[in-house]
Amino acid sequence: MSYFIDVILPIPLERLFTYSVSAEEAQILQAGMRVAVPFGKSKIYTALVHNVHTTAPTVYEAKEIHQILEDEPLVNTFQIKHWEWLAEYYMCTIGEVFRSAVPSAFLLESETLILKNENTDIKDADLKDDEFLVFEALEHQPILKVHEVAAIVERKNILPIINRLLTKEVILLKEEIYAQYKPKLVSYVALGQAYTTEEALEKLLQSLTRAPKQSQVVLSLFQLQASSKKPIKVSDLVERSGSSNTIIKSLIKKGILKDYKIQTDRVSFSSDTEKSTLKELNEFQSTALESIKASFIQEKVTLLKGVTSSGKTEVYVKLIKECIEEGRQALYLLPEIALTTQLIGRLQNYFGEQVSVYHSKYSIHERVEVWNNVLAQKSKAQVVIGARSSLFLPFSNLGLVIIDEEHESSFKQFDPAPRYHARDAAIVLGKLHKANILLGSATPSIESYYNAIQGKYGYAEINKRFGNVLMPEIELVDIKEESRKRKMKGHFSERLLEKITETLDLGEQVILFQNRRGYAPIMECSTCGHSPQCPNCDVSLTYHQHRKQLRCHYCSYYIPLQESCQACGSAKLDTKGFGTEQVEKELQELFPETKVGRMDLDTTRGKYGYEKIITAFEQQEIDILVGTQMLTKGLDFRNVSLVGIMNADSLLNFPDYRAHERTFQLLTQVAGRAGRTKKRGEVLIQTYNPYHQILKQVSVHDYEGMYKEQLYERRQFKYPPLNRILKITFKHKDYNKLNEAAEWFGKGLRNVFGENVLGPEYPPVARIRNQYIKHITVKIHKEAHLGKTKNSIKRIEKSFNAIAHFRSVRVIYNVDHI
DNA sequence: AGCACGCCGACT
DNA sequence: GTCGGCGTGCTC
Repeated sequence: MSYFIDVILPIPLERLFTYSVSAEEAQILQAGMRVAVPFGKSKIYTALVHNVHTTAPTVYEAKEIHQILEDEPLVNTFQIKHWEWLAEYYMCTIGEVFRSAVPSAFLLESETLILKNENTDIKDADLKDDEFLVFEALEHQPILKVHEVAAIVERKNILPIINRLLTKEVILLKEEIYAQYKPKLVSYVALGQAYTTEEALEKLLQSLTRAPKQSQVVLSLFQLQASSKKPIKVSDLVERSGSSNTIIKSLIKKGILKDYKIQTDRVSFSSDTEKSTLKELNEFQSTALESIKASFIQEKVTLLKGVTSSGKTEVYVKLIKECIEEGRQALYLLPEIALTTQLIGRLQNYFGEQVSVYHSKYSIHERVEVWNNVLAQKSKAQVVIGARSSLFLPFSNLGLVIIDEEHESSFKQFDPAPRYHARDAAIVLGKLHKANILLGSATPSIESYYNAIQGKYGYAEINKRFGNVLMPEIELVDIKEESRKRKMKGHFSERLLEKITETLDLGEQVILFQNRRGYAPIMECSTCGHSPQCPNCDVSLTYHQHRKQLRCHYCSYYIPLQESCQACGSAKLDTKGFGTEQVEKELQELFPETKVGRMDLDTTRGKYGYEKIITAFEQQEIDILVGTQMLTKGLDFRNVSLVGIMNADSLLNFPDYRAHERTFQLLTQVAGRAGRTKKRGEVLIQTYNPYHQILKQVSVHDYEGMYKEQLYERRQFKYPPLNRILKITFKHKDYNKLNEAAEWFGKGLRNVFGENVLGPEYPPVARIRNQYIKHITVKIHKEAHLGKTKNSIKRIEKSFNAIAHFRSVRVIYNVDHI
């Protein structure tokens, strides 16, 4: 009997691939294990076993696998089911899901190594110049990597050279895969065996009188050992004795000290603080908790709508606690920007070491460790708090899924496939595990609120802020009027300046929100109107003052700041629009005595980027904090009593059916940063459009009104939640080819879906990195059979790809595009 | 996706 | 003449 396995490869191909295995291997192999397999002419990929069987393929001969990489499955059956759903729903391959679901350290590809062939005699004369260069390099370094060869011969395409060398038997090739993950080892020291008695130690110290540094080390070690029974880290000893690693090494050499290594977890939590006891819930929180539980009994996904700072987190904590007491795992999903140290710290205070964190700022090593901890169901990973990718962790016994800030559009993955919505994917995952699922938000998405109203979801709400703090008072400032009367100072209205002064005088802090980073989006010549463009993308370059550069936000192109207009030579250059950087600068001029901080993508790079700024603001080293979106989530500042929104119009004028919903959510969330303690906070919204319906609704906290109006519009124009949106993107570097291809596809779609097809049309930025872009939107009725719909689209794609001319046009599907 | 193979224009 | 561009086809 011969045995075979079907495997998932991490590439965008629809099919599974079949490899042959021996009977012994078939015994060991299980679905979810990793194997290394040869693929194509020369590559080795990491594949995942899908199933083991004995049906030989008929039309080709299955290759043998290269190696089994695991004793135990890395991925469980819940996950594979979940991945299949994702691939099907989001119209991508399971290989693409595989690729993005597991930490990259688990997906090793081979690297071709070039070795010297010792068994042949070569004469230099037989080799051409570049071949000789490689040959010579191999004399110095026995193993070369492909990119190293490329560097040696200074060429990109080195395959011909390699092939020639191979036929001349100068070199050998070897495919190697590396283990990227290495357990972290910490070095410890102890006194050598011979010196454990007091006498021996004394003698030793005497013998070291002429080596004061060394004796200091020994003394320090002795003290450390006396003060704690725990093993002593080399790093601690270095610090305590004020010496260096070299001194310790020489002591180890002499046998006075001995060293040893212990494997440690990178993702451990230093628990100095006592676990705090759970806070008592107030009456509103308790009521909400009861309704949530009641709805869980009916196995309903439940939406919790709680106004900003109403204490939703405490409710979550109660649920998590009950979940882990039942011995089940809990997943707490948050948008990336809300995963702050503040919040993580709070949860760790409640659950101590049972909390693991998982998000994009974690290194691949840390991710592997969290993965393994969840896989082994270790208690330190009972509760996982993380960004969207944490829903791919190998949970085997999930009892609770919380999706906080449920309305956040950043839960939808944009660029590489799978383009999934973490909220929806998490709901499906939760259902697979029969877990309780809770969505939380102060400003639920229209979709979720609709589901709650329809009774599809359970519903609970908290309408009072914690400690009965009043909702902030929101005031709209008409800057059209003010700028007409020339009362604006830079981008500040008189009213806003007055309020800022007042707040600072009281020793309280201010947050200013401007949803754009950089200094100014556009630099424009005031003589001829020309503004510098990116050569690779259809956008104007953005002015960044601190670096004196004009930069493109889509590709990495930049040029130094221009002194004069490139088109007409005029030196009168002006800026249009403004970003956080400019707000910061104006503030420094208006309030020279005040410390101003800025929080945006540019100032929060690096792992501890956020943390520094947040801590500085918390400790009131900063009085005014200027920032983008980032400010809106999960931050809790006690002393902020004023929030200013520099310009609400830039949000409202977004060309997208969600602009109004999003503006409402964003403004409400930012406003929620004001007055989190006793005092009532104040919010000033500057706008050219104070009579705009959405702004009015924000100012009176009228979520219901906003919802009803939006739902009406969505129904009129066939948008979610009543319809599904599928966006198809076409990309190609040839403008004409793209147009033709998109038109052809659009026609095919219109034959099936009629007027539910919009486009093809150019997006606001129609060219990025020299690729032209067009979109087609298909509106699919909620009740329509999704599988059938997708099949007809795939059929159109098939005939599209049959046209050779179109084949090079990239087609990208985005289901439930936001 | 990646990669090899094959065909065609532009330069050491 | 070779180098490197790109279209085409295939991967168990």
